[in-house]
Amino acid sequence: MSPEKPRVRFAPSPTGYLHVGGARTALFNWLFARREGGVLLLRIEDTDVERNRPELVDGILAGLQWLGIEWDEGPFFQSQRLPLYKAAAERLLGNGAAFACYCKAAAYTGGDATEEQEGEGDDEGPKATKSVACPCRDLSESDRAARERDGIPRAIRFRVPRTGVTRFDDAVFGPRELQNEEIEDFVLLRSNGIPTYQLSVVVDDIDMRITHIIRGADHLSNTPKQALLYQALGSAPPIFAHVPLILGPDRKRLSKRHGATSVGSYAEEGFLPEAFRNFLALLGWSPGDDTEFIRTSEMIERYSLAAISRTNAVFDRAKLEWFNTQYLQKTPVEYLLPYVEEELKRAGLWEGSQASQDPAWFARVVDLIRPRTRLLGDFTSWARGFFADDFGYDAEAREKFWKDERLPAMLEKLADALAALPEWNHDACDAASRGVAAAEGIKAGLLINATRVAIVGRAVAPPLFDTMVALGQKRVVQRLRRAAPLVLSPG
RNA sequence: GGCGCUAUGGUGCAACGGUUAGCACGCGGCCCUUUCAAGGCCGAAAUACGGGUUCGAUUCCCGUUAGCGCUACCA
Repeated sequence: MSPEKPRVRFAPSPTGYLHVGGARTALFNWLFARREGGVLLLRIEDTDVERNRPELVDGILAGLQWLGIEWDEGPFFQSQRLPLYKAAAERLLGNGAAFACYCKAAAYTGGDATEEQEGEGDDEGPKATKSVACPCRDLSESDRAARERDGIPRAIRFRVPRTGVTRFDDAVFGPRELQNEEIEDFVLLRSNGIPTYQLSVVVDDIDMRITHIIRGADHLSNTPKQALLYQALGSAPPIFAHVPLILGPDRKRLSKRHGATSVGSYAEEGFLPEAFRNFLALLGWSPGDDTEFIRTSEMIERYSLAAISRTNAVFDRAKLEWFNTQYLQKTPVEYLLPYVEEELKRAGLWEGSQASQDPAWFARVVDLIRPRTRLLGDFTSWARGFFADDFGYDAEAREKFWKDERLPAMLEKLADALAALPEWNHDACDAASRGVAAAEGIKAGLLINATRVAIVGRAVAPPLFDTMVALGQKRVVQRLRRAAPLVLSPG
């Protein structure tokens, strides 16, 4: 008689990509499962034939994997479990908890979805105050038989009690209750035989022995319906835990309008999964103190539903980037290498490169560059010169550091001096460069800054002499000679 | 419209009846400095409003306001 292990689930619909809100819900479920030694299962809620896009499932799974969220069971597909829901609906029909509805779908819902907002002045006419009762609720047996005989499509609706209140407990929001008269006789099984969310979610959560439902707070208002269903189906409800929503900067629910919302796009943009996960975990949850950086193991250790906040959180891109910057700098280089390698491959800079042939050099260079990176893409954008010879010269950098007319000659002289160096190291490069500047009577800074642009094409780069060492003598000399005649030329 | 939820600096979180209301991002300044970052230091910046309860409210209760959610044969 061991107490049952907690069982939780993440249940996305394949109507879009894995978005940040879903990702956070998945993360919270995962943290909870790991914390409690429970099981996380994945369920694809694809009962909406219209919007369902099966090809998106792989992307959702990939997004979870990228985040390091692994599930223990599934994925299960609701579209493959239709008979189960249908049977449940019939059962409820049989014991009177539900009734057959022959209304035309559109007619009952009060027309189409046009919801004009225009008209100034006072607000429109009255809408129903309480839930509308479906006329089919109390159809006589003979009327029902008649409609059945006429072949009128039949949906199955739940018979919501007219009086009383429905209660449930929420681990985040506390005890909730709602007057039953506020709840409409919601549809369980559509006339096409496909279940609605309310039915399938409850049937599955019962069947899969889910103990804790951790999901977005947008489901809070519908939970009473589900509580009613648990009751009608003869099952004890699980523990609910609704997590606040993630909003855009305008405090509207996060959506495509706000730019990138799929986790895949953040991966492509060059965010590290650890950074993203750290950021996400702290949106709506906190370990209780001022902890900002939190290792996953510690997250799991300190996770609790009670610590989830009740207020919607605004997704702050700047803070996400800050997290990424921090991880890019503080994480061991070895961890970064595969990501940078991937980045170089995508940019076509990997094959046959020094980076691919000399792992030690690759690690050193990545370590040299990373203090200035914010996204993985920085390794191939401004740091391109470290991995390829075909880089351009940044316009702003030229404008700022290539305007002195003595520079072309200076760079040539520096190339000569560097080429003659018997030893190639930081101090030698330093001495040679300053020597040239002194000999020519210009400030070292002038030459140093111009040289940086000449050998990597950017003003943003690691300290010059470290850069020279990394690039190697031959390359530096070549690049100086190549750049010298370009210094004063336009564009 | 109805019902519900929420309310600490611009943002994310702390403080769960008694603190000079704390931390972080962002922002401004200074330092460091061959660029740009990073880093260090300093600074501006909040308890939505109004009533209660209490010796004492950010914290508990009520109202207002605002935001969000639900109100589909979407999930």
